[in-house]
Amino acid sequence: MAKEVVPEEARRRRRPTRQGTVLSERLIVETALRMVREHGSAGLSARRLGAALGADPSTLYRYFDGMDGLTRAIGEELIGRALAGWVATGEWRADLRSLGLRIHGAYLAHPQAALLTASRVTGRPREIAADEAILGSLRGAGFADADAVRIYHAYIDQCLAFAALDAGALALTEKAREADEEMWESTYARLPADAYPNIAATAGLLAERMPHSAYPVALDMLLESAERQLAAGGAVG
Amino acid sequence: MAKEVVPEEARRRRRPTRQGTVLSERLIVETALRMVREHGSAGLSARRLGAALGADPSTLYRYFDGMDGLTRAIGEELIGRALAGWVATGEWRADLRSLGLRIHGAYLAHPQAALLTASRVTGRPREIAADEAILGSLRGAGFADADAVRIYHAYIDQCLAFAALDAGALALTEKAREADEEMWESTYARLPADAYPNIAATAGLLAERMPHSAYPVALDMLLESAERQLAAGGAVG
DNA sequence: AGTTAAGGTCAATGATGTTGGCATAAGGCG
DNA sequence: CGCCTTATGCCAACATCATTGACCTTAACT
Repeated sequence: MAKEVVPEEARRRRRPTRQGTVLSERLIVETALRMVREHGSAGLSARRLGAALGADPSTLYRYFDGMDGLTRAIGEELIGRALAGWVATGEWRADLRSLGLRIHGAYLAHPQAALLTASRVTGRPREIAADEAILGSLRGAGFADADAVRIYHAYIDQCLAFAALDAGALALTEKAREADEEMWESTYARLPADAYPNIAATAGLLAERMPHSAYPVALDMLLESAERQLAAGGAVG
Repeated sequence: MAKEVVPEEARRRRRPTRQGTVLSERLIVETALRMVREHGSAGLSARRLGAALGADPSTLYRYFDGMDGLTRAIGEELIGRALAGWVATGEWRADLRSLGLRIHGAYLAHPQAALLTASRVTGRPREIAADEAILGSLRGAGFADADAVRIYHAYIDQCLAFAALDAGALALTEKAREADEEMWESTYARLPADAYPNIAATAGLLAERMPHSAYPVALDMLLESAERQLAAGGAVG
């Protein structure tokens, strides 16, 4: 087997698959993204991806150095999509809100890749552009540098952290996710009210709320606190 | 094969393994935690865990309904360690602050396991105890049920999300982590001030702040927002 | 002491990622 | 236009994974 993967731009011969499709790195990544979105991350395997492409699983190793390389390629694609189309209005709080939801949403659209990339600092152009925009919003709003940096840090890490957490939930097997969601009805809703008065009193609200992401609420709370600090005219935390 | 797992407290016969060890749920979980810490989360498999315990892999199915159940038990153990020794003072904001830092810290002590379990709902006793305590603090402080549940959700998910994010950073190889940290000095600190004025103006602050966890700041902001909502006497977000 | 079934073991199943060897056709070159 | 090289797709095999059903041993209760 070839030790080295041929880089995409050096690829000259394009031989069609037995079933007729002509492979390319781009086609493979896009097919993988579609599979992950449609069948959950557990649905992505070399064999199934090969089947979807009409190619033998081992053929993928001509394009990526294993499933890990493939997942990294998917992550790169994700970052590119996250910021496309976002424009700042000048209203700092609204801007930061929409940007946060946008990044969070882009990651959640592809949970598997989100899990792998959320806790890395890439230092790539688009990530830098996002950081500059966030810091610009905060400093433009009137925050002192130290406060802007502190809030920026909490803001971006909160966004990525929730993306990773929620992606983790989505990335579970179908069975495991159902088990988690049912837990709120099967277990929590049936706890004795004398031993667990607070859970018992709120069981219905919990079952309704917990299966959804808490990120929008947490984001609003963070932004509200920031706005209050700004109004108070000084550092707080 | 037995369809049902015998709950730990109903276990009467304790038959030693061929190699002589006497199994228990606790022993299995602790062994698994040790394996994860020593060999990374990828090093945990039914076969290897069985070997480490001196038992057949299939024996684990007498104690857990699959690897999924084992994962939940590990998460439960982590929460239990966080909760051990924590006592409520009655000051809701201080209590929630110390509890959050405690849970976050307990997960970070086992980064690989944190990654594995942070996004799972275990529904086991000690997790339930934590949830009851948090809800109790909020309702006791005077929040209406709907507000208490909303804030509880944001609070616990933010805690686990940051735990997973920070654990992800810790779980990186030494080299990868250093690369990430140096990024703030090598890349961000050298960006041209005309194209990236906001990053350039705060480069020093960023390099100093970014390598540390933003969780304490985010936690304080969340609690501050909650307190303000309480003072305002009504729902906000 | 006798009986029962809990709990450990064996063997088998059908997934998974990954690799070495082989065959075939793409495309450069004469 | 036709030959040759070799890139690239395919096949079969391997090691590992979780999980299950049948078995058997022995602990604990009567």
